[in-house]
Amino acid sequence: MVTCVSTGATPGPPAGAVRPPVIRRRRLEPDARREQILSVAVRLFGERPYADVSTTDVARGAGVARGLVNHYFGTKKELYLEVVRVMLTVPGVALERLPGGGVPERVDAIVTWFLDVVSRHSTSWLAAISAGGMAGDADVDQVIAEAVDVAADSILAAVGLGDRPAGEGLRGMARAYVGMATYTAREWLQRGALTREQVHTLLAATLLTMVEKVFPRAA
Amino acid sequence: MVTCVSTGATPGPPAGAVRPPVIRRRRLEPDARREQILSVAVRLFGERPYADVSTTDVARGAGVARGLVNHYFGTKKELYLEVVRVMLTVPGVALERLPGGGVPERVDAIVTWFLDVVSRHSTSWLAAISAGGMAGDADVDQVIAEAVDVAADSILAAVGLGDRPAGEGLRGMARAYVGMATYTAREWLQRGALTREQVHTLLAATLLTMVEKVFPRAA
DNA sequence: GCACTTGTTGACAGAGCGCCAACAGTGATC
DNA sequence: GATCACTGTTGGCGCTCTGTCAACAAGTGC
Repeated sequence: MVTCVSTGATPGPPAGAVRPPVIRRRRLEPDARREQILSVAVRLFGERPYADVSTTDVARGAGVARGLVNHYFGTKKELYLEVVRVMLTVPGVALERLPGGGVPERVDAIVTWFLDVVSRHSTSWLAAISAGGMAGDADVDQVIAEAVDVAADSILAAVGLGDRPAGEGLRGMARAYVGMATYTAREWLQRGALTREQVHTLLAATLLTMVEKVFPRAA
Repeated sequence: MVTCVSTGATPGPPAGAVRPPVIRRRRLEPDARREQILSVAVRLFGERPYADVSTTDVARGAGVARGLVNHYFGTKKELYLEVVRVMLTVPGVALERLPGGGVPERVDAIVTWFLDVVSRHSTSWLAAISAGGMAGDADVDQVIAEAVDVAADSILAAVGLGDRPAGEGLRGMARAYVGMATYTAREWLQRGALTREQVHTLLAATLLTMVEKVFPRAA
């Protein structure tokens, strides 16, 4: 049996030592403090996988006691869920105006929009979509699934299938396409195996095929 | 400062208590013991994500001291790497004979083979391919990437593009297709949003498009 | 200046992991 | 069959990390 006892060693500065610059604790509005901690967490979880980022790292980055992180976010996993939501929501700015023209033109437009958004937020978006080391966890999976749902609905809307409530088969296929789009983006942005032109060709041709030949059989 | 000291409390059975059935420790051949621990780990990591499986769980499942797990596999992560390798290799039985016929027939054959293999090992394969909670870790990612590489090469070979060494662009596109295939399989096996027929249609039509219209532009 | 609110801190207790010296099966040798 | 050496196996130590909580102190109102 192992028992842990506290020794009286006060961790303060040794007597006579040069007094360190007294960092007086500052009170912030709860929203401001929460936002500050969250931004640090977004940066760290974007750089390293989940297990390699400790709550101590986040607290130190924010210049704050570790307990405060738990005070605002509960557990480390809940903090990470917030981080993933932020990372996946920022790029989620809906494409403002649906492109006009025929199906091929609209397919081309949405692929261009997707590649623009992804390349602009590549690091954080890729870290989040690959779940930064927590894929398999039910809660994290659900947050990712919701983001994929949004993207899938955007695609269905852009190709002109979003007006009527899509059936489960149609949405499942759209989600599968989003999955391929993310994989393809990783081949481009992380691995460098594909050029943007190649990615564009692949995603546009595939989506066109799905719209014309596969989706009609999902009804 | 916190110091941990050991009390003299021997964790043995209380004096006079009913003597528990003496489980005499058994010596196994290193290979046998390693295999036994690994099989338990495969089962547990297939059921729960990485963080929810402790080395204590693995050791208990194998009826063994926890230290023995470290003795055979080093760290928990190395054990997990072995588990992922097993999960991804089992389904990797190469499709024995390349199908004949034209491109559409061969595409159909390889999609059928893929769906057969995946559905047979669905739980463990899906747990591994979604990285069971460690995606983002460099080592785990590499193991998964190798498995995806194998699958991508199999596909290129099956559609008749595997004879000459494929360029990086072609292989990147094939890997992206494998990514979509895994996503689609999850929609089918985990989420139940798609039927096998729908998955088959989607994957076959998409692959055919890629072979005929996209791959030629990757040279 | 004083009291009250509440943002903030530091320590505690528990769990999990890597490591290692000691223990004990198992087969070889006399 | 007794003894010995080899090595598979165990149990515990020290460390890190996490969640919780009582106490502290920075602002604010009176």
